[in-house]
Amino acid sequence: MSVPEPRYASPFGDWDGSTAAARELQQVLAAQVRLEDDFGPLKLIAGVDVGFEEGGAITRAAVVLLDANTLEPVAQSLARIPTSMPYVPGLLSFRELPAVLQALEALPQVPDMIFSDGQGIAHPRRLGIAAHLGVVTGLPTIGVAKKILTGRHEELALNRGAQVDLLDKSGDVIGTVLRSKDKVRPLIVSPGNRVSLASAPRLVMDYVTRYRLPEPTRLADRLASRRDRQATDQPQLF
DNA sequence: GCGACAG
DNA sequence: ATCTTGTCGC
Repeated sequence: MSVPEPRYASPFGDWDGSTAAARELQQVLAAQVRLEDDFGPLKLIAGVDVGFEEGGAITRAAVVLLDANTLEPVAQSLARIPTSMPYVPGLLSFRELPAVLQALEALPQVPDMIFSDGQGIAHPRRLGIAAHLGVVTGLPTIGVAKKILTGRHEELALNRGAQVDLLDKSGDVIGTVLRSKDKVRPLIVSPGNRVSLASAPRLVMDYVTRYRLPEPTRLADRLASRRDRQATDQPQLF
């Protein structure tokens, strides 16, 4: 029997556990983010999200693999591990990535692109969870958040597809505020890795159907949330 | 010093 | 994120 080979690198290197070191590591990793489109035809895409159980003691990561053309789920996996860090704004990836990577490892295939709940580069140090995930996996990633962490923007039209740039204090574009449906609260979309600022919102709209969230994130959200009691611990194939 | 603050 | 039922509006 062969030993299962880890598909992805360790997310924190030799991090000592301090929040100060976490912020320094973010700056190092942010320098490795690539914002040029660098992906082939998308056949398999993935959505990831994280939820909590036992009052927060258990971190529960969900990953759903879908056929990029039919948007039908192809496989899914769930990882439950003890929560190791509290929620600290700006340090979300240190709390959630270990479980996310474990769930990704359990998948039967490697996705061509990952859509993650949370920010990509629209982050104080340009390393939201989607960007961090992109750097450690080497895969193309996009952050799809429901709220702004940092940045400002102009008013946004109410129609589906309306979008405006999200700017940091210096005026640099760090993401897109995107209305995925008429009159719903906009999504905050930003590249994680190997995707450009302009392409990210287009790719998200490619996978939006009748809901506010694009299918990859929506399905992962449903699986990670505690309302899904059918969730199995073993990876599922469809 | 004060306000903001993904999930 | 999570605790939680019904209800208002498109």
